[in-house]
Amino acid sequence: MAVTTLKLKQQRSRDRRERILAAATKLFGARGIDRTSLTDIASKAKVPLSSLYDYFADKQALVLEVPEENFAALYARTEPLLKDGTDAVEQLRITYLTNFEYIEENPGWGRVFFLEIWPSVIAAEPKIKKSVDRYALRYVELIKRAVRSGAYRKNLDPYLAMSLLMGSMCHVTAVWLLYGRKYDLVKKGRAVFATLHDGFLAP
Amino acid sequence: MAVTTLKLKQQRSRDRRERILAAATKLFGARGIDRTSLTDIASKAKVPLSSLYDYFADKQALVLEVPEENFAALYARTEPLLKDGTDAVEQLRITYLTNFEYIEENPGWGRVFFLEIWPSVIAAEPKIKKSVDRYALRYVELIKRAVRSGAYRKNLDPYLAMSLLMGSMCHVTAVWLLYGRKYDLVKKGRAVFATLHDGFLAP
DNA sequence: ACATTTTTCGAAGATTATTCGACTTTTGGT
DNA sequence: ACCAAAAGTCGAATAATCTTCGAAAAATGT
Repeated sequence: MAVTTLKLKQQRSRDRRERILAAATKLFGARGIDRTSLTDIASKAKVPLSSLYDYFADKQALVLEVPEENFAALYARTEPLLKDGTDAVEQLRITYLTNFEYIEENPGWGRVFFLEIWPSVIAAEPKIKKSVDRYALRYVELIKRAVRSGAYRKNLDPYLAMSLLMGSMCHVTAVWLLYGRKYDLVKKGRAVFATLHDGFLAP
Repeated sequence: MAVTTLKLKQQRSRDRRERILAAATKLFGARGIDRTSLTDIASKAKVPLSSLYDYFADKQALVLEVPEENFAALYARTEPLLKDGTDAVEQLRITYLTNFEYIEENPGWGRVFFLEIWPSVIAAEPKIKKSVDRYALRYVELIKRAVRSGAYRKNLDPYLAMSLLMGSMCHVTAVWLLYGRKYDLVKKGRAVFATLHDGFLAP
């Protein structure tokens, strides 16, 4: 039956769903979304093709689940590193670099997210947009705090600053992936942050 | 016959090829690559579907032609604005902002290029990579000159600086497009450049 | 006028996504 | 333990694309 009528009340069916999602995540990361067919995913997950539709509305729905999971993992990793007392700039730095670390450890996700989902038309999908906006907002808040504290200049547009941080991360990651990830991404991330930070500072 | 055996010796056939490319460019820009089928392109260009394969090896080949043309147009527009004498920073600024202007005037291209091709796995295609690398190199050269002239700090990595410029352009453009291009993109571009520039400056 | 080259396009093939509904399994009440 | 309802499964058919093939048509050169 269609996904809309399924309720996943049985453990076994929840497991199958997980298996499918795991297979999809792995294959998308390895070969890209377009070159991964549902037949591939089904066979890796060891379920018949038509069963995919018992858990996901269509291929795109499957694609959209991937970031969701990873954002949760990224938050879980970042949170404990942010101590309450620290100043906004330091928190911004930690948040930013932790993301680079996460990408370095999960290049498959990096590929799917930074090369195939964001930025791309898929990013307009409400589901993705919500995840991304929520993440971007954390940066905006930290930047605002840094401005209020006097560390960053008064006329710095927090949304613009966020764009610079996210855009640079995306570009640097894309290049790193396209060139066979030969160098230390986190180190690159530190240099990016340092340069942007200089541009943000109060005169 | 297949595209590899065709020689396009007759004017009429060159015209048809142009018509197909124009139709594809327009449709890709309006709806995105994935949601544009070859059937759509053929019918807009008023040629039978199978004729597309007389001029292009496959759908991807058609996609890859779009940036080629536009880079040429962008160069043609930028070149006359760069006077020999001007300092590197000013040339960098002009090159950067002209690109924003071009995007603002050709949002269809902006969409295809910044949301669907670069950054994306397609960017690994030799044809695209060559165009992009060539463009990126112009920035790298100008940044190197700015460092040599003492305007930018000695320890600024020109490739990193280029990544910041390109990545920010990509992100800002993506947001502009996804939010219905309601504001002045060039103005945004100026703010981006100013902030990055501050981060590049010699102490 | 004829042979050769170039170009066109209908029809068939291949791949992949998606739907449908009959069948099987599990669940919960008696 | 049995049964009816709910939940879950999957083979087979359909649909939408992309892609190939080769015979027919048009243009070109002699």
